[in-house]
Amino acid sequence: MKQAGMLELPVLGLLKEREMHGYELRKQLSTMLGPFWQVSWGSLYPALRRLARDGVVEKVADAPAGKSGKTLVSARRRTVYRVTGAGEALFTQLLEEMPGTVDAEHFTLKLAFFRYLQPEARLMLLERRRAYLQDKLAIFKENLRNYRERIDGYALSLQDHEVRTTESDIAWINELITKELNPKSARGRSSGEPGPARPKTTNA
Amino acid sequence: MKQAGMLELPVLGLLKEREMHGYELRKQLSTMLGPFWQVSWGSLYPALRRLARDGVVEKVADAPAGKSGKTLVSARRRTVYRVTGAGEALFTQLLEEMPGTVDAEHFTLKLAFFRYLQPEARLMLLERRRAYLQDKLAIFKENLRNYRERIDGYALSLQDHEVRTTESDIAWINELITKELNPKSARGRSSGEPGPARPKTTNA
DNA sequence: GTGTTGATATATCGGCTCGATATATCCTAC
DNA sequence: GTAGGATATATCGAGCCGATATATCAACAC
Repeated sequence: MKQAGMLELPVLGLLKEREMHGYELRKQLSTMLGPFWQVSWGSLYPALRRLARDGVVEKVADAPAGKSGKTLVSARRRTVYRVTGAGEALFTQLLEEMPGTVDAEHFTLKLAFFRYLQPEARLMLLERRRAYLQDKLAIFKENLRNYRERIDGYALSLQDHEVRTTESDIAWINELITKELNPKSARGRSSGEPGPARPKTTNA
Repeated sequence: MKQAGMLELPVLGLLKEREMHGYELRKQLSTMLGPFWQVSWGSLYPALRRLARDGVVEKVADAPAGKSGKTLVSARRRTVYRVTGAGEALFTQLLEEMPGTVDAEHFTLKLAFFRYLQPEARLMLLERRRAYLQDKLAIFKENLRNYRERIDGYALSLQDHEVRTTESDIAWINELITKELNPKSARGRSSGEPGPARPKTTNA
C-alpha cells in the first residue's frame, strides 16, 4: 500500500465508527483488511499527526479511565483520535473520488466501506472497476496474440492465468452490479439496510 | 512495486540480455510486465546510478553511432548501461533469494526470469509460493468462519471471491509444479532446453 | 523557413512509506 | 521480584512516486 489517500481512507473509516488510538487502529486495520495488509508504524503515526494537523481528526482529551476494575485498561500513555466534521467529508470524498484509480488495492479498500456510499456512487465505482478490468483483459489478450511465439512457457502460463483470473474478476463485478440493481430482499447482510439512512453509530 | 530488489531484479534481467539506456529500459519493462507495472523516472534513474555506483552495472562508452542512414538513431544524449559480472551474480541472488517474500508481485517478477534458474531453485520457489497461498487461504477461511455474521454483504462477497481466486492460484501453481517434475517433451518454449546438463554450481 | 506537436531522453524535488530500532509502561507467570 | 511479552508511541535513513523541468529531434503543416 502506497498511494495517495489509501492510508487516510481506512483510518478515517475506522475512526468514523469509534475513536481509537494508533495501536488499536493498526490491529483493526489488520483484521479488517487481512494479515496481508500491513501498515508500518513509521507510516501510521506520522499520518495521524498529519491528519490532526489538517483538522480532519482531533485528539480526545484523555480521561485517565478510573481504575475500579482489574481488567480495565489503565491510564497508560496513549493518544486517542476522533474524526471531525471535516474528516467525515474527506472520508466521503476519498471514497467516491471518481478521478482516482480503481486497481485491485484501491477497489478492495473502497469496497470495505461501500455501505457508506449512496447506491449511485456504488454503481459508478463498480462500473469503473469493470471497465478497468476489461481494458486489462483486452491488453493481455492482445499481448498473447502478438507475442505468443516469443515468450517462454512460464510467461505464457502466467499470462494465461492472468486472463482467467481477470475474467473471473469481471464475472464477480457483474454479479455485484446485478445485486446492486436488483436488491433481492434477503441478501446476507448484517449492518443495516442499503437504504437511505446512514448507519449512525452512537457510541461504544 | 516498492519492495527491496524488485526494481533491481528486472533491470538486471533486461540488461543481462542486452545493454540499454534508461528510457528503453522502461519501455521494455512495461511491455514485459504489462502496462500495469509502471516504474517512475524518479525511481529508475536514481536506481541506475546507484547500481552503477555499486558496480553491478557500468556505463557503456557511447559511440556516437555513425550517421550514414537517415533512419539511424542519432547521437542524442543517452547513457547506455551494461551489466557486470557482479551484476550477474546479484541477479541470480535476487532471483533465488529464499528468505524473501513470495507475494503476487515478487512471484510474478521472478517467474518472468524463471528460465535463468536451476530446476531445483524453480521448484523451491514454486513450493514457497504454494505454501504462502495455502496460508492465505486458511486465514481467509478462518475469517469467514469466525466473522461471517459480523461483516456486511460487500466484505463477505469480497472474501468469498478472494477464497475462490486463491484456490485458483493454488491450482495453477500445482500445474506448474507438475510440469516442472514431469517435463513433457514438447512444451511451448523458445529459449533453449531445460538442459539436464547445466553446470551444477555448488552454491550456498 | 518556421511553427507546432509528439516522441525521445535525462534529471530533480518534495512528500510519503517502509523496515528497523528505541523506549517506555503495564500484565502475567514463575 | 523479575523476566518475558503485549501495549503504545516515536524517530531515522533509504528509497519510491508523481510532478515537473529541460533538452533534442523527427514529422508535418503552413
